[in-house]
Amino acid sequence: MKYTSDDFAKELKSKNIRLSHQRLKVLEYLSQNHIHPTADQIYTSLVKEIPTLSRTTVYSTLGALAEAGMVRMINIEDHEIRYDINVENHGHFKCESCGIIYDFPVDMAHYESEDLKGFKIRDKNVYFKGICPMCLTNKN
Amino acid sequence: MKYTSDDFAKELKSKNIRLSHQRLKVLEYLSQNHIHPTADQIYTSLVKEIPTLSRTTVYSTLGALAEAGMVRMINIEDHEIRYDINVENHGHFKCESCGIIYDFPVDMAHYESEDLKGFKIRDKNVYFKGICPMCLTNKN
DNA sequence: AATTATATTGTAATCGTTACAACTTAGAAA
DNA sequence: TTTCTAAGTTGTAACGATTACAATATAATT
Repeated sequence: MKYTSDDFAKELKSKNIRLSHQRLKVLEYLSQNHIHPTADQIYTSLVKEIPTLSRTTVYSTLGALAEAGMVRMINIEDHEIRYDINVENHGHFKCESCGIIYDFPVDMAHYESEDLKGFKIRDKNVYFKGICPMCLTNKN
Repeated sequence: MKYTSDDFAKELKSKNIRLSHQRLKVLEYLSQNHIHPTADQIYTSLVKEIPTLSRTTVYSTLGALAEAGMVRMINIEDHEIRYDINVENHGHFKCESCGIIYDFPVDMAHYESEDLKGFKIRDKNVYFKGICPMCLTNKN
């Protein structure tokens, strides 16, 4: 669990990513809002505190953090990337009614396929789609 | 294995999708080119035989076929949808060097999590990213 | 405090996909 | 076979998330 700006600052330093107010705020947002937000959601929320914030900054920050392995990019729909500060292996379930993305545990190690011998695997993803219990009971 | 136009025609009929030259050609293309193509790849190839073909038709056809469960949409990158006529459960490995998408067997049943009790699952996806053996030996 | 490499900003461009209206066709009914 | 109509196709324009780029500002080192 990472909470303080100090922890983030140290982690950025160890990854050779320069410290900036914007980057800390993006990390803070992700650690406090486990909603798998889009870049735009992050921008819209942060611009209230940082009126000069630019969308481009949010995108480049997320790109840098993803490359450093501090955040994970989630591709479920083709028209939007979602971001997750939890980079441990886990699956995502996206409700097609309300759009909420739920986490669920997945043991990725079990899925090392024999057929991928010789492949260098950098990233593993599991996602399901369907309807969540809340929407099922609401008959949406 | 589905090969003949006749088979496709029957399957379309059973799914209450109206038969058209364009739809048959899209199905034919997908069954003969297991390369997980983009809509644009399909368009570019088919427009040679059907000069009047429109991109919109390719998109709407693929949308209809996906809804009917005859093709699967693959979201790995946010900027493109790829299409697969193999709707059986299997995983995809995308090589980040050459872009080729490989299939590999996956027992999706194992991914059934206790934590998803109460969720109605409609679609399961597993994809990995990395470098394929061919690109590894070519030092790309 | 000066320096310099890097980050931020705002605007414009990109590009896969979708919306829409006119035209055409598939398939059913007569 | 001919007619009819709902549905499919086409082309153009719009959309929207993301990226490119150049000017400005900032972090961190000297």
